Amino acid sequence: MKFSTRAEYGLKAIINLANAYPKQRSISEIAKEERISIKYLERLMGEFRKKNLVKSSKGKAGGYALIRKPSRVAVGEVIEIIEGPISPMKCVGEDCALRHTCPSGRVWTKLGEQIKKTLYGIKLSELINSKI
Amino acid sequence: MKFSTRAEYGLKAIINLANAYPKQRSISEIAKEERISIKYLERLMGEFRKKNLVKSSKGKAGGYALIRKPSRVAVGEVIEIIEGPISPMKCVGEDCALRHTCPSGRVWTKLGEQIKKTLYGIKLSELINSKI
DNA sequence: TTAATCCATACTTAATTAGTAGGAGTTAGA
DNA sequence: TCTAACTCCTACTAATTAAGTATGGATTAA
Repeated sequence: MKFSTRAEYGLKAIINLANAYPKQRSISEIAKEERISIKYLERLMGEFRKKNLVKSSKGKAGGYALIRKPSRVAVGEVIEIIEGPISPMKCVGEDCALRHTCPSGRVWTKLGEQIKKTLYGIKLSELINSKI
Repeated sequence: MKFSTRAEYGLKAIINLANAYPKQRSISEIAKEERISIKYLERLMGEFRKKNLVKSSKGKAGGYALIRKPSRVAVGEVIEIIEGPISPMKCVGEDCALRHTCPSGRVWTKLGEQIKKTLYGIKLSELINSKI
């Protein structure tokens, strides 16, 4: 069971922005500091922008900034933007109308809830230097 | 973030054995009931056997049985046999001597602990019909 | 006008997961 | 003692997903 490295890179980039909040930073700055390829990071930031987690300004002095205060952004949000909804198992087999009868299903449901609880319990402010 | 379907199949097979405990069942019985390919299941059971979660008897009336009581087997054990150690992120980048400084690392560490806590908190006895 | 940036999409490569194949070894029961 | 029903072993293939790259257009501060 692993999260993708996309999630890791995305989280790092967002933490980087959280440290600059409310200022903006360019992709090349973030990419350099976090050692992510510029092109790869561009795509990740595009997803964050579409989900209104960051705002961008175009043109020469452009860049990205976090929209909300770091204390108002949960790690869970960041992860779900990158990885899609958190649910640790895609039901195997055909019709999962058996879902509530299915013993292993109970495990995945419970686990999914715990993971969400954990990830939504951590705010970006806890991961940066100055707490805002 | 997903567990593999291997984990799902493996768990289903073990739950099946837990329901039969302390009796044994053949692979073909389990495979039929849980709708898993016999050959695939053979390999999964091999891993469980090597880790002393189940015992096998060879020959015509052979099969597999759970070694411990269902109430003494945690779901976490089953999962870790199939998927390896639970840790939600393989540290990205070169030298992770930065580990304790790394803000995102803190997330994965905490999350890993929670996942383990959850999965080791669920016993097979909670997933079967008669509690043994 | 130009250089630095964001933005969009298509493509390629690498890695992992899922599933299959074939056969050797074992044993209860006819 | 023969055979059918099993476990056991290892290599292989196919499918899917993740990771990373390439190309170029649109926008805008200086």
